[in-house]
Amino acid sequence: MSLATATSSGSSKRALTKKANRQAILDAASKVFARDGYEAASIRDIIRETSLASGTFYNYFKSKEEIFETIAAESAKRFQPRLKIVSSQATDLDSYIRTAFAAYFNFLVEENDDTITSGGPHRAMIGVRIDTPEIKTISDQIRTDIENVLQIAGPKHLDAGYLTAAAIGIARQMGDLMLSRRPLEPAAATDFASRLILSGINGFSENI
Amino acid sequence: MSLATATSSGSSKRALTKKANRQAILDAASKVFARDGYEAASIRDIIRETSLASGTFYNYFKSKEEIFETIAAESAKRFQPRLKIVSSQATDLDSYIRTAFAAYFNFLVEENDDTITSGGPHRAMIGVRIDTPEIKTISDQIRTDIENVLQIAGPKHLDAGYLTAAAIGIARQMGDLMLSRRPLEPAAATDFASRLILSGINGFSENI
DNA sequence: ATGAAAGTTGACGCCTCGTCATCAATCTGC
DNA sequence: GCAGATTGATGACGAGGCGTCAACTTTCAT
Repeated sequence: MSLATATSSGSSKRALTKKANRQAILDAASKVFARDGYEAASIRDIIRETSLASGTFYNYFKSKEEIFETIAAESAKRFQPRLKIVSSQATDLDSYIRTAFAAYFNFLVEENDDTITSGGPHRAMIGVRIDTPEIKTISDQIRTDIENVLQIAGPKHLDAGYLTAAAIGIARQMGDLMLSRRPLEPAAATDFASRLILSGINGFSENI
Repeated sequence: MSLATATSSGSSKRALTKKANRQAILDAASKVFARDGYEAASIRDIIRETSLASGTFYNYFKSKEEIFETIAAESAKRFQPRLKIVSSQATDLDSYIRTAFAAYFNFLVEENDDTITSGGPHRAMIGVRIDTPEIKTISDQIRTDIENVLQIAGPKHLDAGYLTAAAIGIARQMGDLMLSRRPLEPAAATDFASRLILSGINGFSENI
């Protein structure tokens, strides 16, 4: 077996079990976080959902925070390619904003509908807000995209940092609201958010 | 002593100590939350910052979550009168949006500058997001204000729920960013957010 | 002054935390 | 296909947080 294979994934019995255990712990964690909320969930609760011993958890993750961030990072990683497509295909500001919001709201619906359907009473009053490298990457990606697209098509003296923050804030808050409404209408949310932001940006070019 | 006096606040020795103890616990909690973050803080950490015994905490609050919500609710209660003033003084959409954002960003700066100045390295990666009745009240207040002001001056078919969510999302996300920049410039943030939202709303009236 | 009421205290049983010595399974070289 | 080496699972352990409660102290009302 080559060194490269050994370090990357490996297909020996040992490596297989390792991968399976890691995944079992991740699955259990997703389940428990969804059921009990981040705050109430304990590492013991998570490990109890598997057939492993408590100590084994620490072979894979060093804390509840770390496993949560891992889950969040994986979610972000699933989103990233979509944003990449948006970024590469968009020809102007309008199409970028519109498809980016669409990507996000549709992603939200897809990622959450099973949790929502099967999920319990969602008793967690205190939510979480994480800053994984992946999320930072996405945020940076959006800002860079916005900067690029603004240079081509937008008004000059416009704080790209604030604009990115505004767009992300709109997406987050409107996303929560959209998920709480029935039926789920990502298209309507996309339309609203896009028009708001696009008209908003245009307002800056009129009187500098 | 009348029944009314006894039930409301009272100025007996006992009632005084009670009030002082409650406040001491609240102060200690604010300190510990600011120093260690919500997650890392324990009830014992809080009570250790006072001269009281651990059991006493539970005479006043039933959990870490409850005392945190109490603190958040008090903060919201400090903000509410400002919003009330904004709401009563605003004559049109423009002035409402502008002064509301100004109120929020200035409030943020005032509430956070001592914490930021004296506060430690802010190690909490996972933030909190609470939904106290007071915060719900403020949110509802904003939506109602927006609905009212839209009825007078705005385009008709506009989802006030989404618009409120967008405004709050912008305020939250831009607020975080503003607090991370030096110097603190609530005025610049206010200007940016107001122009964005106002132009954004105007966009809806142009082509329904 | 005295009994009742309110409030404080800290020890208690239970639980989770992260660690670590021990053990079992797998791999490697022959 | 065996033996020694390695990897990783296990669960008991000490430390410490949780919420409770009987005992105690302070204040109140008469």
